[in-house]
Amino acid sequence: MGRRSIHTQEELRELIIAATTSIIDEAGIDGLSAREIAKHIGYSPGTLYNMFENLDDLLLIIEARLLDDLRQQLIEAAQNAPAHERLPRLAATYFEFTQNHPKRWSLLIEHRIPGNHPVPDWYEDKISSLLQPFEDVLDPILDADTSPETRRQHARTIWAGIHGLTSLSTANKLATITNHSGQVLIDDLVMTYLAGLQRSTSHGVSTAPQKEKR
Amino acid sequence: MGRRSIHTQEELRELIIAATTSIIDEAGIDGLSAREIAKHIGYSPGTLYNMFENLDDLLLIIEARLLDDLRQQLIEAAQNAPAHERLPRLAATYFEFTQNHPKRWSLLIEHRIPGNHPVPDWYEDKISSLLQPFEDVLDPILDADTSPETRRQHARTIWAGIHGLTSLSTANKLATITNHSGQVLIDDLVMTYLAGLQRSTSHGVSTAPQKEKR
DNA sequence: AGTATGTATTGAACGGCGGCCCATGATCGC
DNA sequence: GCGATCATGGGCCGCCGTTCAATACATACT
Repeated sequence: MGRRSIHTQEELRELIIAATTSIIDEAGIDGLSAREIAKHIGYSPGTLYNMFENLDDLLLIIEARLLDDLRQQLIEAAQNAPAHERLPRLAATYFEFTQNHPKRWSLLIEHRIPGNHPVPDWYEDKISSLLQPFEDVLDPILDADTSPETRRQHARTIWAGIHGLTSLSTANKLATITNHSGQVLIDDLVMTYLAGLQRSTSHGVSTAPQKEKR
Repeated sequence: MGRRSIHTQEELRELIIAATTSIIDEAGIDGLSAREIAKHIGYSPGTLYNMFENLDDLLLIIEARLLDDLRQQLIEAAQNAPAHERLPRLAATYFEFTQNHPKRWSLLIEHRIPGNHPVPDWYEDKISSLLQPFEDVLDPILDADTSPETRRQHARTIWAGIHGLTSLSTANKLATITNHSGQVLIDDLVMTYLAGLQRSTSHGVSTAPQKEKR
């Protein structure tokens, strides 16, 4: 066949991305193949290679969208929560998000580009921009004289901690953590870490008297 | 060919396990195949299937050994540290261990048994026995009236948090975390969480005055 | 030493998968 | 009609896990 003009290039691109996403969500990456995608959209395998370099290219784009979605939800969650509940909400949102798209989330974590070529720059940017909401929310909690590096460090720590809980319940082989118990642990982690932060900022460099936050 | 009697069954088994381990450590699971293992040990592919059900079976055994090793190192680390430093040492040991065997560690996390059959019981036991050292070390830190469930919960939380940091630096695609900075973050996580625990145990159910640990 | 018996090992073969390419032909805008 | 463009889909090549009849060896027995 030749040109169909049923879909524009742009529509076709989106069609491919949507089909791939749904295959992954259902069957995981092991259920994915060029032929399978083609079957889903009613085109032939060759078509994929008119729109994307190769499958890894396509996967990267899907991962990027997932990261964008997550970031968006984090930002919204933080905005819609009262100040003193922002960090817990952020954590819960992160956890829920990964629970809602477990297969795609696993892809994001586990997908490696063959020949250990580095990931594109824009991808790394998206990763590290996940950190921003945590920094923003952590900011008003910390003492004013906390150094920027220390702020970032705390943000990373808590981000990584949350990430650990999510990945333990997503990776079904270590799943001693269920969806419900995950929420509890997330809360434990965040609240206790926060308590620790407030304790050390009151005991540390600053000699100011302890400020109770409530 | 027929029987060689160069290696006993047991030796052959170990040979296979060793070869597989080294292939994974070098090339990751993508570099692994029955033929590749056979080449390494100078036997034919068929031989593998005299000793193991299939490749997944073999992989599970390798994962089990990794878990055993880690558990052993955790226990030793805890024993050789002064009481008030046990938790940080535990965390650092966990982190170092995964850094020392990144590919094999990733295998452990990412390997799924096809047809989503469940993992054998002994495997789950090994996973959850990783929690034990953390519980043991956390125990003397917590208030005496902390319930057993709460203890386990805290142990899980901190375990998962540490796990998150390790997996962020092992999964090279999110690697905003280097080996060095990982150590720093691990310390941050553990120390702050601990501080938080002590704060809440002093402020919570118990009305005992704050106990400074130094 | 020779034969028989059982077994450990073989490795070719099966059936299937996969990514990716490209000569061909269909369909478009003009 | 005519060239440009887009989609095709069969085919190339390579990989994989796994099997099993055949075989070469070790052992036991005569």
